[in-house]
Amino acid sequence: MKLLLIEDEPLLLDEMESYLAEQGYRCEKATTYKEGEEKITLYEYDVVVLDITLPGGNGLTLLELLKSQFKDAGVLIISAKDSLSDKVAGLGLGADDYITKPFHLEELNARINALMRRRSFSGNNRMKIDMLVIDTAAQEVHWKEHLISLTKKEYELLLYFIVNKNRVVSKQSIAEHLWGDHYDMADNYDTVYVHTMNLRKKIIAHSGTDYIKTVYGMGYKFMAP
Amino acid sequence: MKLLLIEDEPLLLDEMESYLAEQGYRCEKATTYKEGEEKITLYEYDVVVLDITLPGGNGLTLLELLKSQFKDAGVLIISAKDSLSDKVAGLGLGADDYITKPFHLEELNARINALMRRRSFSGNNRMKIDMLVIDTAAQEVHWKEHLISLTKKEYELLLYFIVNKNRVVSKQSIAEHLWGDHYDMADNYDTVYVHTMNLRKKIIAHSGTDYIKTVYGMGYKFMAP
DNA sequence: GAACTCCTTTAGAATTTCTTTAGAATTTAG
DNA sequence: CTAAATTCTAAAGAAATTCTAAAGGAGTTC
Repeated sequence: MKLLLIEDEPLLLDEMESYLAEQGYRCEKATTYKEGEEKITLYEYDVVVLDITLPGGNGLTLLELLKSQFKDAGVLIISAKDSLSDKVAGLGLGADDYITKPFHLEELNARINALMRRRSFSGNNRMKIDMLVIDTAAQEVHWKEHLISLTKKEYELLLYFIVNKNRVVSKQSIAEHLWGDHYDMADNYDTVYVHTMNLRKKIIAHSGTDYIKTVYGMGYKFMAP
Repeated sequence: MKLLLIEDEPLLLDEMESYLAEQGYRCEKATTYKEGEEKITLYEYDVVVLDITLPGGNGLTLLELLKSQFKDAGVLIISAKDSLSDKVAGLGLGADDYITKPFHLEELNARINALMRRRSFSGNNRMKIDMLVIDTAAQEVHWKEHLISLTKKEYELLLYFIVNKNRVVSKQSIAEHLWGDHYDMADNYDTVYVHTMNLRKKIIAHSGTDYIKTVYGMGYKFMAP
């Protein structure tokens, strides 16, 4: 469960992150319009928590950008008490819920929970890539009629590959997405290699196809037709 | 089949309506106390879904009003998780069932179905999954002709599994659903494990089938054909 | 083709998650 | 109020996953 928090007050941002981390959410942070734009464009999140007043641009523009990219992250808007019009505009632009400042972290958490739950029920929990079918409700992966049983890390990894299909994914970004920002790059990337290889071998074993291509020196690429 | 949904959050209201419409229910909506009062007085419904916290008045007063008019609509109360006293009061005033926010639309649907069934056939309210028959009126579970006697927690757990059949259910969501938000995640999930295992063993003992599959690192999944 | 970096493979250690059991605490029923 | 049933806690052992480390293979650069 991955969140993106876009909020310019660093104190509030840190509080949100640490509280939500306790609740089991992995959070990434952005403090400016530009940074938010980057992360939204490059990565996938389950829920984006979006403050409307941001340095460098309006949060609503960011929301439009997100929707124009057909990302299906849930969006929770943070708005000031007085700017009702922003809220209305936000919901009009496809935000799923809003919360007004100041708020309790418990409420933020509750709303994110609700959003997660609502989203997982909203029908579109199947992805099909070639013969591979990923059922995100059952958390199962099939190749044709064959079940490919994956561990949690392998499953997350596959989802990340598929979201970035036909794009080169670096070891570093894999590490960041599966283990969070705090993954120590200096340590080693052996773990990434190992998990990638295990996933690769499982898929090959069931499908006879190697969807994952090694891009020497760059990372990996999930090949989709 | 005609429903009246009284709920002040427009987003939730719309979601409920569209989901229930898909399930074949005709819904009317009210977002304030006043609007609810009007519709209740003027028209007849099979089931009224009633949020307790409403702008302009208390939902419980609305429930009293309904009963004083000898309308025989079934009433399903929506209450916040923390206001247990509201729930109790509501049932005392003649509500038929309650559901706590936030909830799955599927669960809402299941409860409305149960209510409908109870009202029209008075006693024929059964869910059948494979050979398992759950009688929601008697709160009994049978496998073929065999009675599986469950404790309250086990019964609630089984219902939660069945509502989410073929979906992975995390320990966290089980905990939240059976004990509410105040369940301390940091503590331990042993209780969830234990109850799940007890339920599992009882079902296996009577049916010889293990419907509950552990999805390592993710949770459990109730397997239904 | 030598030296280097990067990737693959393997196997076992460390860790996490799950199962099982049993008894304590609490709730419910008589 | 007592007895019985249920629910919770704790802890030990089992199972599965994840990480680590190391050795060999493959690709790149000079």
